[in-house]
Amino acid sequence: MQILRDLVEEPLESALTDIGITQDFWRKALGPSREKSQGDISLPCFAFAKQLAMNPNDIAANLADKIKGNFSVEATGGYLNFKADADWLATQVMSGVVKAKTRDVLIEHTSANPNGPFHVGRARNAILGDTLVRLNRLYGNNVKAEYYVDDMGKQVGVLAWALDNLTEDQVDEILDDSEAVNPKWSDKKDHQIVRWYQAAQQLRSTSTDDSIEEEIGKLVHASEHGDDTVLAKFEEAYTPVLNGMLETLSRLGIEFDTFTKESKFVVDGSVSKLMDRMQQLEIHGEADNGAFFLDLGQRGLKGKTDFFYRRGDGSSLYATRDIAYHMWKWSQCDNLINILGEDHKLQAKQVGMTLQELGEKVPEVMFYAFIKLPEGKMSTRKGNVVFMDDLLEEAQAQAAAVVRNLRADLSDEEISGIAEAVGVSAVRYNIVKVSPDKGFTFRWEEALSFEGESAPFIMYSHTRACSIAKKVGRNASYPGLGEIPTAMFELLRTMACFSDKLRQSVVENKPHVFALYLLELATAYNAFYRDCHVIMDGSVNEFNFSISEKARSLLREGMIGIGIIPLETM
RNA sequence: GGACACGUGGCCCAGCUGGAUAAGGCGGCGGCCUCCUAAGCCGCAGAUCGCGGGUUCGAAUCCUGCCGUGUCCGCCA
Repeated sequence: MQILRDLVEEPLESALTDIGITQDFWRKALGPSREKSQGDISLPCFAFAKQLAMNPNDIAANLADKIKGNFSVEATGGYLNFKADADWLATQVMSGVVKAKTRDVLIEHTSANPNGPFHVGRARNAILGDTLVRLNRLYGNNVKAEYYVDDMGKQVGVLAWALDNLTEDQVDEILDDSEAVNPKWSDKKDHQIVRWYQAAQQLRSTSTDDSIEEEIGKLVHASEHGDDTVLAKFEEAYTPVLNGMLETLSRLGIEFDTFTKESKFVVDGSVSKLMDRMQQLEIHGEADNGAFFLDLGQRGLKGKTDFFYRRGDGSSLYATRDIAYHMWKWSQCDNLINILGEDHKLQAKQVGMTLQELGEKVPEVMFYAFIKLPEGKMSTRKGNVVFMDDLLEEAQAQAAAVVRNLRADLSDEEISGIAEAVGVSAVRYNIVKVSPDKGFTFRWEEALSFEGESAPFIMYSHTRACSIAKKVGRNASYPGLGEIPTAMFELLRTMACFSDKLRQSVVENKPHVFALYLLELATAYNAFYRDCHVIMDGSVNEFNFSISEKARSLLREGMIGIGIIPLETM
């Protein structure tokens, strides 16, 4: 609770000076209380014991006597506990918070190869990335959400070749219906066209005909040298697929501000300029066939230390283009964040070290572990996969069943609208609430849970507040302080941490911190709702109403920040 | 084999820039709708914080060894 900390630091500092502590390290020790019942922030006094030759409890007691303010101070078990006064807290919370100063942040996320529909594994990137975008915006930053389109290289090459060379019948024959499209998505281009890609992949792995490989190789080679015609052909091949993928993301509430094509940096010459510069670096090396690399071992990289950035034929590699891309990205913003799967850790390290070697800044990277299924790794080929489109349909259907059951008064259309919002929010929240570095096993029953630690739990608290507001039928006007029962006090304490949690979440790139905080806020609101009625015997308690309204607006802002749709009724 | 993550009650998960009785949720058991939406609320049971060492006044948190899981170790993307 930063606002309390700001209040406490000065008197605390002078009290510490009084007893002979002049070093500054107490500032680090002072932190949020672990026992919330004891206080909001605490100072453990154990570290002073030796220096003062006193026991920690006496030190704390001693300090407690010297400090006064709009808070209680108590010494317990060697801790000095500060707890904000209810009245002061209410005044602070009602007066609102100051937004942080704006920075230009570019967040690159998703950037999936445009070769097939999203499955829930690929979607972890999009959901985490978009949440970070939203949280940064809520924090006050000026954010650009960027999608890097992989429009060259082998994957698109295979897709383009297949669309040019295989008929629908041939595709059907090759795939032998082993991976039939869900009829529901038969008109959706990503589901449709991915079959050409899959058929081509199968053909490549089984065919003894070298000409296919040669043709694809030629295309890839041309694209990597910036051949306009081939790049145009590629674009024609992947665009409908990408659009299908974006449609899915859009249903999840995920949109992008800019799309940047990988080929841009080959075509505009920045990649070849970059390779020239890299060649001048101290740690540059050359292989027998003329390929270039950097010896990152000289800069402390362990394991495989040669980082190849140019092939023997002079063409660039994916990572090289990525470096050029990063240099361009830095020209767009003050702060750069990438969302990457843990499989990219080495690559990101190499890119980062090279950027450093070139005198460029290194981006922040948020890595996430893969999502797997209870049956094991997700694999389209083995049919062990859950498509996001299917998950969203199922979420909507199950949510609709719940709403229908609970709200007999609603029309089918209303039910469907609520169910869509509930389903999408639940799916997002299920992923965003866990720490990104944690391995994640997708389970239907967890993704579709609408109780407990879930989006609908938060949404429900919010609709309660909305329902009260609707019933009162006018805006709240803060009447000044009123009675503050325990449940309201606890709600105020939770609300007072909104900006702390938001800041932490943004500064540390940890969406789950804020996601879990919203759960606390909703829980605190539920207790307030239970104990502090706004409408009693037909008359409105203005103080309670204004607190409820404040909580409603924080819930709403927070939900938007985390990607939960703030329904007003459900 | 090497590098990097992760390992917390039956299940999921927070805490990990060292600090108080390890916080939630699911599942289980028992309560609460003449009272602003019960997708809610209250209570009970359930934890050798993977295992062994070390540092420290103090270790889930730091160091180290081992075990388990995941990822990477392409002149692929």
